[in-house]
Amino acid sequence: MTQHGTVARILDTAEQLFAEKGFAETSLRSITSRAGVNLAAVNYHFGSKKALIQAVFERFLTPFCAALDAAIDRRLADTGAEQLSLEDLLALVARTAIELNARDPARGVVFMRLIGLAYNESQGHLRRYLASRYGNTFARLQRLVRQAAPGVPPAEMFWRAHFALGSVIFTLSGLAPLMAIAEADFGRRQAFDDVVQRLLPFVSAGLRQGANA
Amino acid sequence: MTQHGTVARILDTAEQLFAEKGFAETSLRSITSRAGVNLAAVNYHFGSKKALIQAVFERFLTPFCAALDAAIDRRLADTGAEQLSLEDLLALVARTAIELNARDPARGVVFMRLIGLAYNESQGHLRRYLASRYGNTFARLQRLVRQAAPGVPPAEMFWRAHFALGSVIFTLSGLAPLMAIAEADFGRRQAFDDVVQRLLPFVSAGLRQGANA
DNA sequence: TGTACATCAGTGAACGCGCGTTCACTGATGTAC
DNA sequence: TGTACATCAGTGAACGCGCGTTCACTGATGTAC
Repeated sequence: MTQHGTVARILDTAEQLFAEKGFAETSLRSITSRAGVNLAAVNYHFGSKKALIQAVFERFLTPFCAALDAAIDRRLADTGAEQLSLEDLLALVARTAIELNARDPARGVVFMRLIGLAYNESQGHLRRYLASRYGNTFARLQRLVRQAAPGVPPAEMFWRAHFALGSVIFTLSGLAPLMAIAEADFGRRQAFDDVVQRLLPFVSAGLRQGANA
Repeated sequence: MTQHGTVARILDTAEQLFAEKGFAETSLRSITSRAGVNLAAVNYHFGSKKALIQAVFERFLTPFCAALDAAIDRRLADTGAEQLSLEDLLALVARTAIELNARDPARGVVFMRLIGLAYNESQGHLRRYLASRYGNTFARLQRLVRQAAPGVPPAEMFWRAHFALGSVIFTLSGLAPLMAIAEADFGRRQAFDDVVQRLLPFVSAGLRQGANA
């Protein structure tokens, strides 16, 4: 939420509101009024609401994918191997997301919610756009995950990866209410890191059952 | 999709369209025109769009929860024990959903998608309504799951249960596109049962890691 | 240095549209006497 | 058996509203000569 130009203020506010209420339920008027910006500025700068949604994703994902690719390259060079362990991979993804948004630690969670919404989007415009724009990085990650669990057949791994994705997206995208329930039930406030520390073993246990690596 | 009265036709169509496009993106006009019913009939029979949404959930969940409670009672009586294994519980839930909709096997998946949407709903009206209406059955299930994994502390189990729920809801709620991708990548059409057969071990592995039962 | 013009970020008001909801009404069926 | 009335499912048309988008316009800054 740095306080620069109109474009950045629109993107900041849109990211926040889209994550809170979804794309269809967030009006351009609510974005521009909260951002302190003229209604017509969205169409002036972005062309349409759909293009604004894409721009929100692009602003996050372009640096993220670049940083992730670089981090994977570095790690591969460091170890001198051609593949990485499952833990390494998960840790690289998590660390990249955290380091890239060091000034705003909650942004990663906000973005997970956006990705969850994109997945559930009815028409699939956004899914197709993201697949064409960031498919390469995603395919590379998928290949490395497959290599990291050589005992598991590719088709099986495909499904397990989506099961895992489901856990992560579902949990992080609805984190606020879940934390509230947990606090009410167990009397102790959970830190974000606690949840991640529980989530990662859950996911790896599921991913690697039956694998020999 | 039985062809009885106006009320049932509205509910059938609404269930289908809500699952396809979400609540906000589905207009009453699209429901009533596809159902071959007058626009005003929705407000006449249900009072409002929000009440229609609740009615869709109620028509599915009321019989489901009753059947599930009965199935659990029966199973507890059969075994003479006070608790059930994790496999037993998951199987009871799955079998109840399948048996209750034997005439329309896809309905369980449709409904999983609706539950996924309800979870992601921004305002939380629907979540609160479902919690108050079906909270008892859900709490009982939660208690039994906790007893089925005695080595895992309650707070830990709370989180794992939601991770598992995430896998299931995310996968089943976006099943159609996932199956299409899987077919394109691996050249083989997956049956619904295949996916469930992969999903259950994934979930149990994550749920019971570290448990001594 | 001064003038004319082009570019560009931003604005205010209006546009048409699809939405959920409302309302006066119809026509069929049931009930009282 | 016949008549008056009540109930109820369903209808057609309109209501006001909030939406995304458009458009003519402003005012500041840069550029050419």
